[in-house]
Order: sequence, then C-alpha cells, then structure tokens
Amino acid sequence: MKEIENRELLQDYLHAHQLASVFHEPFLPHLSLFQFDQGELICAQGETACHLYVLVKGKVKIFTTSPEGKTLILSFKKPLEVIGDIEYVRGISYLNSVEAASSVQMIGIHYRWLKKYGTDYAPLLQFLLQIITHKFCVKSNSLSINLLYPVEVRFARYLLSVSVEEWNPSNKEQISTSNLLDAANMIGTSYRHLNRVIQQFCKEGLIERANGFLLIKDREGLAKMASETPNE
Amino acid sequence: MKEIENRELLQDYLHAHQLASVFHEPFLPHLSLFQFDQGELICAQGETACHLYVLVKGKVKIFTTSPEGKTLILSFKKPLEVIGDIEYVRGISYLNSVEAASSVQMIGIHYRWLKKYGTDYAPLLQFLLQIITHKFCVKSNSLSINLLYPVEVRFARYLLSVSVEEWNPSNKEQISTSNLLDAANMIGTSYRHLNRVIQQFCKEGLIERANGFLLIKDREGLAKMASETPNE
DNA sequence: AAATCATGAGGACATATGTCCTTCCCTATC
DNA sequence: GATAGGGAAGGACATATGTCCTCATGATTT
Repeated sequence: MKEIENRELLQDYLHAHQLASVFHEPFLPHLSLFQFDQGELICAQGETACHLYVLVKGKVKIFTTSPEGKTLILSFKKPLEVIGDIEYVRGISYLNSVEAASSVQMIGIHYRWLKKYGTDYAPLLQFLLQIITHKFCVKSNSLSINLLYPVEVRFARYLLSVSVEEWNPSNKEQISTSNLLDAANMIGTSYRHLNRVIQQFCKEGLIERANGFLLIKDREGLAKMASETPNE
Repeated sequence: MKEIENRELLQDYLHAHQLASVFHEPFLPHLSLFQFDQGELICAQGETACHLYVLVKGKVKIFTTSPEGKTLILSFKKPLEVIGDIEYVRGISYLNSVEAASSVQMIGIHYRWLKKYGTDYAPLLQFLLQIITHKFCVKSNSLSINLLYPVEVRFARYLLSVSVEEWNPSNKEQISTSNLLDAANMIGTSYRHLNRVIQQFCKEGLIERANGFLLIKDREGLAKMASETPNE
C-alpha cells in the first residue's frame, strides 16, 4: 500500500462517483487516496477496523476463512464499492478479508473523522444505507441461490457474470482457468467437483475448454440453466 | 390483521424498545399498532411495499419462495425487529414473505411519512443502519455456514438456537417435531434427509425422539458439533 | 368396530459432492 | 535432449443429499 498524494485525482474520483455531497467539506482534509498492488491484502478478517475505504479503481476479492482454514470467496467487487462500512456502523473488527485482485485505488478515511463529522450528517448516512442495503440484497440472493440450487446452476451464473465483466475486445467470452480454484471457492464447492461440472458443460456444448481458457459457446443455454428450474 | 387503537400501549412499546428518539414527534400521528393472528400473512414476496413494520410482540417467520415453488425459511424473528426497512431504503417490493408464527403485534408506519419526516432525520437513519447492518451480519454468517458445513452441523446449530428460544419451565429442552419441515426448509435440506440426521443424532446419544418431540440429551455434544470442524 | 384418511417415519435408489491419489503435460534446469 | 518439479485434469471411491414410495400409527368417519 502506498498513498498517492494527488488531491486533484482524488477530487476527480469524488465527482465521478457523485460523492462530493457524501464527503462534505469537513471530511476533505482527512481523505487519502491509496494504491494497492495486485495480490496485496487490503484488510484481514478479525483485524481491528479503523478505515472506511471507497473502491474507485480496480477489482478486489472478498473472502472469509473458516476456523478450519477453508476459504470461501464471497465476491469480487468493482467501483463503486465500500469496504469497512458495516464494521464502522457496528464498531466491530473486519468480518472478511479483502485482497486486491488487480492494481487498486481506494479512498480512505479514518473512522474517527467519520464519527466526528458524519454521525449526524444525513447524506453520509443515506449513502451508507444505500450501499449496505445493496450489499444485503446481493448477499440475500446469494444465500437463497446457494441453498436452493445445485453447483451446476451456480456455476452457470458465475460464468455469465464473469464473462460479462471480463468482456473486452481481445478476449471475448474467454475465461482463464487459472481462476478455477477461485470459482470453486466462490460457489462453495471443491475444485474437483467444479471440473466435473465443466466436463458436463463441455459435453452439452455450453462451453469449450482450450489451453487454459474456458470459452462460452452457448450463452442462451447457460442463461436458461441459470434462471430456470434444474429439471427443465 | 386488525388495528389496535391504544395509544398508551403503543407508547409503552416505543419506550420499552428505546424507540422514542427514533420515531420523533412528527411521526407519532402516523404510527399505528397492528395485531396479526398466528398463521396470518403479514407481507408477501413481490408485493409493493408501503409500510415499515416494527415487531414489538410475538414471533414471525421469514421465508422466500423460488420460481419453482420451493420454500426456504430464512429466519424466525422476535422483537425488536423491523420489516420493510431494506425495501424502504431501496424503493423495491418485498424481498421475502413474512408470516405471524404466533400472535403478533407490530407498529406500522407508511413510507410516505418516513420519507416526509425521516429522510434527513439522523436518529432514524442511524436506527436503520443499526438494524440493517445487524441483519447483514446474521445473513453473512448464515451464508458462510451453509456453504462451508454439512446439514449435520447446521442442524446442530438450529437445535441449539430453538431450544434456547423455546425454553420455558414446562417443556425444557423439548422441541416439537411438528416444526421439522420448517427446520428442514430453514437449513436448506429435505425433510427426508433431516430425518436421517435425527436418526444419527439419536444413535450418538445427542438427542432423543419421543412422541412428537425431540429432547436434547447432550447439549455440549451438539455445541461441539456446531462449532468445530466436522471431522473432529 | 370397520373403513378411511392424515401424518410422520423410514427404505430403496439415484444423484450430487468431497477426498485422495494418479496421470499427463509443460517448463526450467542441467 | 534428459530429468525433475509443478500444476492442471481426471479416475476411483466414499459420503451427503434428494426423490419417490411404502409402512405404521393414530384420528376421524361411517
């Protein structure tokens, strides 16, 4: 982590994400812009939380580790996203670990200033409510899907979501298999089983596997599997 | 549902739960106290949400229904709990259905008054933040546990939680089996499989099954299974 | 009392998923 | 070019879980 001393860039980010009204004048002197390298740990589960971070550039991976050491990836997040919001409101230590999945820039502010200038400042509170309720909806949805549907369906959803995200002119519809372990942890299954499902998808002509990449062949087929009942 | 026209009782509830500062003066004329009978539907998934409810007495069951008609019970809630908070903040229709699991009393207020008198009222916003972040933590925990642990562990946790709740002098440690289907839906498994796990627990001497009730024999054993790795 | 019905428990089998280990291919190093 | 090392893919087997159906039991009706 290093701090980027560039107030203009910081201001640009604030405006780009309509945060100017959320972080009003008293906050400004206490906002910092941080840079994290890919793979760097941004915060660790269980650690005392003291900064609220706003992700403004790059991608982060959010994961939790069970007492036995199993890793469960909860999500990948892109801007605009906030880290440490729940922890701030509840005054608890970090619930999950966050790692930079690419080079990442975040705006950070110490809880002490949030408390001092933000406790009664409605725009900030409203902003937090929006962010947190959104997180809640995503998580709620994720819980229901994981309990109601088999790995097959969950993986179809995963493929659709990452293929849109990774979409760019050079590698249309390609997904690197180097992330398969991540994918498995994300949908709460084992690497082995994920491979089985991939094999099955290949047989059904939904995807193709080629030297380190997955290629989506039948987006509609995946969408159908993802949204409909497993049996039809 | 019927309205209870008793301002004093309403005030009592507000004070009992330290809500007097949350629902300040402009709200008061628009607060109503409602009563729901056991089994009555309080709100239905997908329905347009227009009231915020505060559960002040009784127990409610929160559940979701998948497009295929499968039911997943998300939780049972007791006071103090709020229904329709997320929906209010996001302006969306009800995410889940809520049913009265006992005779229930709730304070209700129409969104229009919340908007009119609450959008900039920090105590209300802070209250919502507290409630919602708490919900988030519970759900987050629940998601992790469901993805990381088998039914065995989840059911042990379920038993411990309901046995504490239902604890009362007459039926110590007894759990009616009439709720087994609910229990199965709650931990995201089938009734059949739950029965298998119950059988296994009986063999291991953790619980006993007798004419319509489950009896907890070895609370420590359950606690151990619930909190430790499945293999030790 | 016989017949019927509702409900809870459990058997049989299929499928989903986890664990461990082997195989294969690529690459770095000598 | 030979060899060792590492990672990815897949085989074999065990376990977890779902679905469908049967059976027993007690309540309700005739």
